[in-house]
Amino acid sequence: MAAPPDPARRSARARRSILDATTALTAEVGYAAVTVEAIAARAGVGKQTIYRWWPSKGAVLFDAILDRGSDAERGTALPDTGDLRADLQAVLRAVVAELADPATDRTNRAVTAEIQADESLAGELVTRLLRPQMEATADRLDRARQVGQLAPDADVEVAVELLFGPPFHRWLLRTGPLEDEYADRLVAGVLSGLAPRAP
Amino acid sequence: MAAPPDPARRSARARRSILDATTALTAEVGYAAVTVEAIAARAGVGKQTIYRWWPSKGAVLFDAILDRGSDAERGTALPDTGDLRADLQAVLRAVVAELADPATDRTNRAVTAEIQADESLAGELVTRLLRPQMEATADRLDRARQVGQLAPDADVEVAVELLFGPPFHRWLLRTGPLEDEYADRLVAGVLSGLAPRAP
Amino acid sequence: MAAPPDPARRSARARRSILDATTALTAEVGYAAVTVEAIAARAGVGKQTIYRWWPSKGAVLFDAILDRGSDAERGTALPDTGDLRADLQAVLRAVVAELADPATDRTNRAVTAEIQADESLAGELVTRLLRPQMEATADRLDRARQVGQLAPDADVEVAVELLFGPPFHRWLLRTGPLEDEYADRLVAGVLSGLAPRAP
Amino acid sequence: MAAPPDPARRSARARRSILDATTALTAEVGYAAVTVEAIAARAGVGKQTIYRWWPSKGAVLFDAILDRGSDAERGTALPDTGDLRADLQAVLRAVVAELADPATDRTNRAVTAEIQADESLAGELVTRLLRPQMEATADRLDRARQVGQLAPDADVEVAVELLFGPPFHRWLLRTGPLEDEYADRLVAGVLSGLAPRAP
DNA sequence: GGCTAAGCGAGACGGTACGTCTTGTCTTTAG
DNA sequence: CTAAAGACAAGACGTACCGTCTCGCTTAGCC
Repeated sequence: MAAPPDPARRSARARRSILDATTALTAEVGYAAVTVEAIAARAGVGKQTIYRWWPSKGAVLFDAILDRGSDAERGTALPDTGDLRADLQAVLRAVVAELADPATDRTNRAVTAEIQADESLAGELVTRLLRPQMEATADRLDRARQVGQLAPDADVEVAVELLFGPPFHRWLLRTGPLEDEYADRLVAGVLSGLAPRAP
Repeated sequence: MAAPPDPARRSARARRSILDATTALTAEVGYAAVTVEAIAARAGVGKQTIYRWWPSKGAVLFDAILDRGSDAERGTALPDTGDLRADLQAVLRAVVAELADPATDRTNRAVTAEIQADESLAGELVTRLLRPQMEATADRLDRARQVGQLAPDADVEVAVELLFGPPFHRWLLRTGPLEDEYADRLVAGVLSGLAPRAP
Repeated sequence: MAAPPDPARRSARARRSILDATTALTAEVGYAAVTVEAIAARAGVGKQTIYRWWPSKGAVLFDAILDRGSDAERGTALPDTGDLRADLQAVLRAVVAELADPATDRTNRAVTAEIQADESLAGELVTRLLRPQMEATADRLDRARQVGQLAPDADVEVAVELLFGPPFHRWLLRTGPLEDEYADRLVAGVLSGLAPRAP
Repeated sequence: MAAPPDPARRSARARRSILDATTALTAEVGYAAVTVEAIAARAGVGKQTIYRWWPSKGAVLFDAILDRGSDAERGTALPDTGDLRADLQAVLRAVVAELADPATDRTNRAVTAEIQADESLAGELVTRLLRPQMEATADRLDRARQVGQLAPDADVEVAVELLFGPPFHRWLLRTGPLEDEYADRLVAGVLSGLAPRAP
């Protein structure tokens, strides 16, 4: 019954201004206070043009995030200077800096909240933005193991989560500051473990 | 002008049925679909009785969570069997089980989403529920260090986040299953670290 | 089931301050904007004290009116100076003045509106305040007929309404000014009629 | 800030069903018990559609009345059979019948009550419905005077009020029955006056 | 002169309706 | 013939009052 719109005829200008308006409004008043009407008004677009292409306000925000993150996707390959500790610190410092950035904080929190209620959004976000980064990190760790910089039986999958989980936890629950020094401590903790070294 | 209500005259019955109705409705239809009107109707209570004592729907849900968690608060002391690995596994398994429990999943996600938009709620949740658990774990690690089961320079604060961050990350982003075996791998990873052992 | 309260123990102070508060509030903000809560607050009285003695806001206003009108009730006997025209002019001028008085206008309109929706209030108002005045006027007309100042077949009942109906009509519908000159014209119109006199 | 709606885009269907629902509900349960929500529900209309075009419940009722009276407005020209008494009786009988009609009684009382609290509504009601009828009657009386059926100095303005005031007074205060015989007595009283005729 | 039953001030309660706001659809209009 | 503009049906929001219901606290008047 509902004829799906023809993507070929979609107005690029409208799409751009909708995504921009969404990002701007979210940063200004917070996601909860953003309305579809406000987005349409700011974008100079009819409401129907939004509803024609997105199923919900959350999906628009989500697209705005992905759109912004498109560049980042390309830079997913980790540096490999040969110095594992330095490379991991570089990654973690970047993660911590992204989370600490006030310019994107509200948007990041909003999209994190949003994906709790929409599993498919969660899936896409993870696939498009998070997974590449985690896999790149896993690759770097694998390479380190091959050259003997890691224990042969190191659990790489868990190691990646040990690196990314804590800053995310700290950011979401606001349990502590997010700084370079914190990133470095995490790397140190993951590399050395807690158990005492043999003498 | 706005006379604050007298807590001494608050109806315990109304409070109970509101919290119960909130929990039940959230589990049934999901937090986003819960309305204050529905809570009031389910609880057999006037809307004003909700608005008299809570500023928002989120605050009610939050109280319902805290109320449920009150018992848990008491059991914050970690087991100390002398076997550090076993004790940490017990804690992590409990955390993983709580997050994996379908009965509370929606409520937990809703409250996590809610505290992203309300810093004060976040603070209280952390103080009342999370911090005690994390500090109990830190205490257990400190004791382990004193008896030589940990490296003397182990970073206990980071270690706690290495334990709790990953399951939370996995749960929120749905990047993997939450099972006992996962808890055990985390404990193993944290204890041993990635670096190769001296022979 | 509901034990009726004991009038003997009724607080005269509370009754007085409730009626006064009602009159004052009605004059200030208009009857529609008066609430029982506001009356109670202004009177320094519990809401229940109002509901104990009156069934509704309208009944309170009504009592306030009657209370004020008690004095007027006594002066219902018309003057009888022997000059019918002058006597009727005196009555009509008083009626017109009462309706034109800005101090009581809002209250009078409110009670008139109120009795449209409550037939029993209407009955009591008419019995206590209007009927006495109309009957006194009818009596004066009867006396005039007996002394030959009126046609022997004059319809006294209708005559009374011809006198009181027009100013009331003009007041309620705001179709014209209410002044002494208007009262005199009415008396003249009623006395002479429209038909041409025999030469 | 508040953009006034564009009347050109107003839905005729919605307007009609709102007015109809208002009339029906008022007749059924009485004006005081009518709520805007009930009107919207009955009319199959969103509440906002009512608030977009009317400022209050009273204004809606008022429009419903005017809407109903629109036909009547056209028939304002009085009959002129040459027989003044008969013509006036016809008018008064119609007025009395309208007031006595149980089908419209509640609505008429409600709108009369409503205009007590809103002077502008009163003005419009008078202008649209009452004034035309009164002026038509005044015209008829003027014509009668020109042909010598009235005293040359008859006060026509007052005469009109002598005719319309009494039935309205009787209706509002419920002081007597409203029947044809009453209309005829009023006409007789107004035409002949009270004063004795010269022999 | 103490006891006790009622009225009292106060205000929380279960409700209802308010008038506003937002959603997602449908309709009109101007380019 | 498309898309902006925006009216529409629906319904949740948070507020204001309603009329009822406890609370302690006077305050009689009967023992």
